[in-house]
Amino acid sequence: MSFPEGKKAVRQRMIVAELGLSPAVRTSDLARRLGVSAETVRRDIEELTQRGLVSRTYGGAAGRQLGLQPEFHDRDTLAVEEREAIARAAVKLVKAGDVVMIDSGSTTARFAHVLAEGAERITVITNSFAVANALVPRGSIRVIFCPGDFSAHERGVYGSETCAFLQRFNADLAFIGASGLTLEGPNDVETQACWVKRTMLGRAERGVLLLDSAKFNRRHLELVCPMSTLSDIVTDRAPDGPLADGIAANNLSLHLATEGKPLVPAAI
Amino acid sequence: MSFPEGKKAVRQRMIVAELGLSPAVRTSDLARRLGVSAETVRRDIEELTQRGLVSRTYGGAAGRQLGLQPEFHDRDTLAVEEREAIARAAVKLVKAGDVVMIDSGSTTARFAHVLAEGAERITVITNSFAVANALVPRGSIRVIFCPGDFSAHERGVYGSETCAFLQRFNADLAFIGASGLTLEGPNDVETQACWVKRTMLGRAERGVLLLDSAKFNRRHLELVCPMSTLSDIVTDRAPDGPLADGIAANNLSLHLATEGKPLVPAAI
DNA sequence: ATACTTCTGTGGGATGTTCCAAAGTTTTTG
DNA sequence: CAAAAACTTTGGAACATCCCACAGAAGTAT
Repeated sequence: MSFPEGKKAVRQRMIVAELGLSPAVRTSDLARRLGVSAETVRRDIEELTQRGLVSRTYGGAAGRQLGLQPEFHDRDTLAVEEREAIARAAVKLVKAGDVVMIDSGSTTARFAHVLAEGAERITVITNSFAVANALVPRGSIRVIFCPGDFSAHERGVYGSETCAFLQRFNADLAFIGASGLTLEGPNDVETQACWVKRTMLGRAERGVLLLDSAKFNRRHLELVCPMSTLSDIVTDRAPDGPLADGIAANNLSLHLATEGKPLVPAAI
Repeated sequence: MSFPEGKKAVRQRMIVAELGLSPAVRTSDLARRLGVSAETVRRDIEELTQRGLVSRTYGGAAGRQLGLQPEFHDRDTLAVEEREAIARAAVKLVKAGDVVMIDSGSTTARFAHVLAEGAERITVITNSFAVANALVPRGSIRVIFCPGDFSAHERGVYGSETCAFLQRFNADLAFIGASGLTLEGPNDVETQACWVKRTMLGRAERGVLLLDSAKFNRRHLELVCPMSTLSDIVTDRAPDGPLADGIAANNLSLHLATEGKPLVPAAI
């Protein structure tokens, strides 16, 4: 819907899905089952390997460790460093016993992964498979998963079921991602995803935006919420110009990943 | 250190250790690095595969997927062929436009994967990550995911949220798996999982049990439901003795994977 | 409609893997 | 010590996979 999906994308998704069931697949098997030539499958596997989704083997492909693999539609796999740093900074906002809502997205998934290592006795409410999977290791974390229409796009659930479910809960913190951040506020490409973000922000005491600096001043389809709805922003580099002013004007705490301390403390 | 460990054991331990680092290894590489012939490595891999520690591939071995129970997985890996056949037979029960509920489990996940290839305009309601992921590829399938407490163990959601959600829907078919099948009915080891199965069966016109013949006459912690609650069983080999009588007595349709046709058609 | 890009199937030579059986090696056992 | 058992190597035939370049197909833009 949001963008056209060619036959290639479907095929590659099937390959990844297959690897979710068995630890390794064979090129010849895939070729037969997908109705394409072995050479095409080989090219697909090669491409998926480049993106880090699978690992090429002689005769086929093997799956990567679950939770560590990037999302299917990961645009910028290059920002891993930044995201890791952002995640580590964001975890400091969570204290024992908190109830946190976590949105879907590459950055928030990374955040969840870091959270799994350090947090104690927290409850996480999420709509993202990647987030839930990342939190698996720890027994002291309770994960409540939302209902909804499953979307291949972000490997999570969306829609009115999701929002209605979220409405029933109260959280201390909501961690959301975004495709861009302008003076008006965070924005995203997907309408369904925006609604989930809005709902989470509405049910949490503090709304925390996680995004890397490459997304500053990027404008996308839909505005998630006005800047004033947020309470914190965690990023890797301080914005400048009007964006910085906008953040300051709305009394948002700005947390920099490199420092780990807010540059602009929450006012009052 | 001074343990009487044969060279073979050390070698095999090394292979498993190596797979902890990279998702797949190559027979020829291992042979060179371990200073033995390729044939020996092949035998080692074969043996480790039998024990369920690794998974043999063409040209080497791949590591096992994390998140699946080791004890369970052992038996299941041997039944890959059977499960594939069962899945293909079970898909024939679904017609265009159907609403189906799918339980979590290895067999049902495989079923979902096959379903993704063939089915048109169907709606799937599930509580399993593996099932949802397997269905991703096709755009003409709507996947509704249940809410609930996320369980790392089965990679799915369970609990009262899950069951309450399921109660709201009506389905044409419910596909469930089980750990065992006795004269009384299907049974399973996990109480939470049993409740989900029961709820699904209660909301569907037809209840279909998917399980391989190795699970015949195996008794586990909890009975899911009496035999009479089911309407179909899909398996790879016809049961015999009292179990066969019990199935016939309750007028269940028995579908055999090898044939693809029911041996005992639904009576009346 | 044409030109362009991207994707996919085909063929053949090179290379790699599997399987099998027999012979050689090491370890265990009586 | 010698026989037996377990393990490993070797060699060759059969078979799969890989890679490459090229041509046909599908889709997109001009």
